[in-house]
Amino acid sequence: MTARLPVIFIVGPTAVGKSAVAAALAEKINAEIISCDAMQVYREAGIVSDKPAPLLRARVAHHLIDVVSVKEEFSVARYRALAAAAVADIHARGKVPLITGGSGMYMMVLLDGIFEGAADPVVRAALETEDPAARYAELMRVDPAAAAMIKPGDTRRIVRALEVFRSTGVPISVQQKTRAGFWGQYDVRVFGLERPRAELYRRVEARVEDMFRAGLVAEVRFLLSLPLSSTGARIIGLPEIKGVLDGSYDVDRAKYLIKLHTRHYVKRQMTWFRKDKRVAWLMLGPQEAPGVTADRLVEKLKGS
RNA sequence: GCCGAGAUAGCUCAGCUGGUAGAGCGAAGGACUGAAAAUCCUUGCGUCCCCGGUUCAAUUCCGGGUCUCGGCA
Repeated sequence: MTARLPVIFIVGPTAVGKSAVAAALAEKINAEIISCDAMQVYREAGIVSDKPAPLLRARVAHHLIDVVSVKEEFSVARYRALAAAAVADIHARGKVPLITGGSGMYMMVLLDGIFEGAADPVVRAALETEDPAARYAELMRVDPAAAAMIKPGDTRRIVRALEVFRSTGVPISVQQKTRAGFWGQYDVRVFGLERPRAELYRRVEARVEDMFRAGLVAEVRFLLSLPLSSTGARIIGLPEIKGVLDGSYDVDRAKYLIKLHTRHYVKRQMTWFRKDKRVAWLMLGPQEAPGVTADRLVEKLKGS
């Protein structure tokens, strides 16, 4: 019986301290890091996407950071293909893939796979101009199972479900049943890092302040000058600072909004990760050094 | 000091002519299969500033008090 190859995940909310812990762990177990982040893939986005510090990236190999331009559309499917290739590559070199990040859907797609139903921009664009009520009625007619799962107000998912049905003739709820990911294929361990909510929020606010000091406004001014893709334009910080640049409000207002939207994001991240029972949680101490956390993880890895 | 306005949910405020109150924001919880740092759903008993009066009944009317804001001094 051949042992399955290892794949380790470190997930958790923004600002919990994942990057430093992952780098410390990678050095202890001969691993390379694969980013699990929907925005750090964009090469022009530096400060806004809060990428791992240059020092960390010099110490440990990081994959799936800076892989596309903000001018390009990106997607989970594309992420999954790139990540799967990176995992195979790292294994081939005898090292351990350490997947680290806070994008819940990206994690899920790696663990459990995704169904084969490519996006169809033409069908999608057509759907977006249609009447919302008629759209939902159509979904209830062609795919009642999906309609039961999707709220009438959730335009995004309704459009996607109909897009899949119209372009393939098969309901999305049927197609979604066929998928497979790393879970079962590799020896997967998933660790979640957490901190008390209040402490997490304080760290978020401090980090936003740091980002402004590091030149966030100038960077965003540059990004906004580019023909951004619809996905690249979603980074928290872009719309908020755009309001400053076009004179709608001042920098303090932008800071407030970025902090607020990041806190909301943290909350959604926690909702996502908490529901996945495969995640083994570690509560971090207020002053706990990354190396200490990494040692705790090494112990847990032995205990499997 | 005088005149005026106001004091209602963590914040900003709604509450026709009396029957113990509701929105937005925030906050908390949840969903999530090719846009996901996105998109969406759920949750509001709070001394209606205090004291007294009128009334079957007052957040709502009357009197007094306290505080806040604006104007005049």
